[in-house]
Amino acid sequence: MTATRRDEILRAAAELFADRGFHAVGMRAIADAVGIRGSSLYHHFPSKIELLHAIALESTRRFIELQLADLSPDPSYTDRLHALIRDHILYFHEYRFEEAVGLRELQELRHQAPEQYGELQAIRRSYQSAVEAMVIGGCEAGEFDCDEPHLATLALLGMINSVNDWFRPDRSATIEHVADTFASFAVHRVLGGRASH
Amino acid sequence: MTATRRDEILRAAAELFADRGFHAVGMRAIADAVGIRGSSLYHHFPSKIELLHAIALESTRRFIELQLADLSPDPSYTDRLHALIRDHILYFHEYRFEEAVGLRELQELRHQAPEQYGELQAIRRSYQSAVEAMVIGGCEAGEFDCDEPHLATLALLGMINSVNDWFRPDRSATIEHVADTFASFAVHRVLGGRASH
DNA sequence: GCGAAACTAACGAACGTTCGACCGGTGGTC
DNA sequence: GACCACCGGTCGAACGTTCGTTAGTTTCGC
Repeated sequence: MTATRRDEILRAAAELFADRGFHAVGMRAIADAVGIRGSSLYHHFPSKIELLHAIALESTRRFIELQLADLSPDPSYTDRLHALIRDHILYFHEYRFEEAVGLRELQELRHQAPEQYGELQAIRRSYQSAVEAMVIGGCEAGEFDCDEPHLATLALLGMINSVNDWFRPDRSATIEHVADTFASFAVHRVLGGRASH
Repeated sequence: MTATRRDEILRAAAELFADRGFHAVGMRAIADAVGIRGSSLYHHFPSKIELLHAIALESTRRFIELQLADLSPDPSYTDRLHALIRDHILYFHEYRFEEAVGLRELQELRHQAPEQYGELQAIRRSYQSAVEAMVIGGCEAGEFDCDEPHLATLALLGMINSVNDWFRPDRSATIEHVADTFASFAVHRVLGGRASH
C-alpha cells in the first residue's frame, strides 16, 4: 500500500479544508503540508476545484462500494439496516476529514463545477433511496413500525451524519460503541424494530 | 418594526454566506445586495469577521430567548421536550440562513476571533446541557426509557439540526408537519416516552 | 450647518494559475 | 560501458485579479 504523492496531497488538503474551509486554505498552504511548492501541485491536479472534486468523489465512491456489501438480502431487514448504519458511522469516522469536506463544501462544487456537483448529488440520492427502500421494505415485512418512512429515513440519516460534528477520537467512548448505540437508536427506537440486538 | 440598514445588511449577508460561504462572498457583493458601495459597510460594522459574528450571535441570542419559554416546569417532561423540539425546528427554519451560517462558519470565528467563538460555544453548550437535563429528568421521573441519556441527547439534536439541510419551503410537506413529526420521533421513539401526542 | 451615511479612489497583500528552466533517473543506441 | 534523449516532478518568478480595508470628500435630512 504505497501512498503516492497524489494520495498524500489529497489527504493533506482534506484535513486542511476540514479545519479551515476551502477558500481559507491556499494552494501554497496545501503544498507546504506535503513539503513541495505551490506550483508543483499543478502537475497532479489541474485546478483547486478539481482537487476538491477528487476528495469528495473518491471518498464517496469508497463509501458506496463498502456499503454495497451490507445490502446482501440474507439476514432480516433489522440486521441489515443495523449493520449498514454501524458501518456508515465507522466509515465516516475513518474518513472524517474527507466526509466533512464533502458535506460542507458541496456548495463550492455547485457554483464552480456544476457537472461534478450533479454527479455527486446523484450518488448521494441513490444511497438515500436505498436506505429508504430498506425502511419501507422492513415496514411491509412487519419488522418495522413506521407511519412516515420518508421522514424517518431523513431523521436517521441526519442523526448518523451528525456524529462527526461532536465525536473526538480521544474521548472515553469509542467510535464502535457510538456506532452500535446509534444504530440501535435508529433501528429499534425510531423504526420500532423488533429486538434482536 | 422598521428594518434598519444594519438589519438589512445582516440579513443580506446571512443569505449570501449561507449560499456561497463566508470567504466566497466579498464585501462588495454584500454591499451590492443592499444597494450601496463596499466601503460604506464599514460605517455599520468594523470588519467582515465582526459582521459574521453579529449574524451568529444575534440569531443565537434570539433563539435562546425563545426557547426559555419552553422550560416552564408546568407540564410533563414529555410535553415540554416536545414543544421545545418543535419550536427549535420552526425557529431554525425561519432563520435558516443565519443558522446555516452559524453552524457552518463557526470555524472562521475560531481562527479569526477566538474570543467571540468561545462566547458562542458557551451558549451552545449551555443549551445542549439544558436539553440533556430534560432528558435525564424525564428518565428519572419515569416518563422516558433511556440507557444513555448523553448519546440520546446528541442523537436527537443531530436529527433536529439536519432538517435545514434538506427541507425546502416549496415542498408539499409544511415545516409545521415536519417539526411535529420529528418532535414525536425524538420524544416518543428515541426516548421511549409515554404517549400523550 | 452639523452629523450620519454614502461616495470615489486607492492601498498592500494574497490569491489561483502560468511559464520556462532544472534535476535525477531510465532506457535505448553505438 | 559511455553517451544521449527523454520525462515526470519540482522549482523560482511572475502574471493579473480580487480581496479587506482605509482615507478623504460629498450628499442629504433635520
